Amino acid sequence: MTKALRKPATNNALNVAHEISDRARDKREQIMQGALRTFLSNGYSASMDAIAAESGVAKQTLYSYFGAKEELFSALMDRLLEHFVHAGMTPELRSLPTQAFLRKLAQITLSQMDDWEYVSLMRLVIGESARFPELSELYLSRLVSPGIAKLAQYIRENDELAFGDPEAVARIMHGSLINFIIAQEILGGKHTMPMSRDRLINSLIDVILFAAQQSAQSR
Amino acid sequence: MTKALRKPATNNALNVAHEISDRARDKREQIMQGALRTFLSNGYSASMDAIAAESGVAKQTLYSYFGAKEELFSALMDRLLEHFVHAGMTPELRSLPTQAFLRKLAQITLSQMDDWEYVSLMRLVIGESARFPELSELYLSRLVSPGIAKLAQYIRENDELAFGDPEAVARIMHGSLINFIIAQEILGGKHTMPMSRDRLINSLIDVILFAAQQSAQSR
DNA sequence: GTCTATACATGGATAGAC
DNA sequence: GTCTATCCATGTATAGAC
Repeated sequence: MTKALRKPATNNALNVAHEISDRARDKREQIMQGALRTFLSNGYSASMDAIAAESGVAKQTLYSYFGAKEELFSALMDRLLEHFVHAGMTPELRSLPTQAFLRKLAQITLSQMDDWEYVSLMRLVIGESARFPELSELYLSRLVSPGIAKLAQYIRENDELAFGDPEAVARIMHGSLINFIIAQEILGGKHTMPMSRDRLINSLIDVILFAAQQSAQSR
Repeated sequence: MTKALRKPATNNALNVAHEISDRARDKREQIMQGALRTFLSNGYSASMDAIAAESGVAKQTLYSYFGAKEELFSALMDRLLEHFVHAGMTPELRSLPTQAFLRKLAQITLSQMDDWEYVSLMRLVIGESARFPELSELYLSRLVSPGIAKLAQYIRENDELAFGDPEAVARIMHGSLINFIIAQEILGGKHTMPMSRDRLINSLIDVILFAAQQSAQSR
């Protein structure tokens, strides 16, 4: 009914094709959202029945849009990874004083990762890394590696951060943040070994800036 | 035959019971080793058939020793976690100069983690953290938390490492090492974004020691 | 106590009506 | 294109012979 209102009059072949295409996109989207929730909740072992139920379509419909479970999964992961590729360092961020920049960057990084979808994605990527090594590779090359590279470049170009091995320092910073999320959010450390984000960030910045000062001094 | 040689003469009830108990222990051990390999390779989704085959026993035998799959899994994980509880800081280690101590500690930590069983365990713990939160909790409380606590204590008691928040600094150090293993060994970063352990360790020690000097100076 | 054979449920994937 | 009903393999768990 509402459909007739949106698209009245002409019923030529082209319009029909277009309408079908629109519908197909909607259904496809509907499936992907349901499948995403199901996979992120239950891992790759989520059943196609469960996905169909969560998506609100029949199981056969899944197979008409995606040939097999693995294809659906891959398509989803591709899209999800793409979604989390962040804007990176905006010019305004880079123009901040060093300390403010590092704090802001750490906060942004933690905020992005402290999210149900992101945390579930990490669990899935790590948990299925034996079965889907390509997924791990994609995760590293799309999300981890660029983040480290940008941070390393920032360190390299910043005179206040005169480290001998910017790449390694970037890994240390990034790694301590990622592991904080893994421990606190994925493994439940927020309950069994709680620590506020700010405490971690403060110490991380202290350590990096102090080290940078000393490093500059000792040259 | 050899059994008769080891345990000759008397065949009273007690001896028989003992012999049975010995055998049972052996079978149990045999099952656990096969199950361990299978679970670590294939995750919790490993089938009982596969475990029976790998263990070299019939499926029913699994069920006579462990009531159900989940019990077998739990028993295994308990034992494996216990196995990896390391000696910790030996007195001779603590007597080293600060820099040598930190380097040695980092090397030991990475060496312990860079091991097929340990890596597989981490993947399993993280991957199944939604299904088995108790396993995550056990992992944190037995392996992670004590390691961080000991390192924090060392920092606190060492005059050369005058940090304001030893606990947070310990997390940063520990976290960057753990995440290095996750990225390089679990996610395949050793191929796609290679970096030697020594580079990471060197930079980590540089950063910590430089920061400590500066921190002491600025008091 | 251990094996073979089997029961029962669930998984992925497909056939056929509409 | 979408649904219902079904196929077939595999999974956990158990029964019964030895």
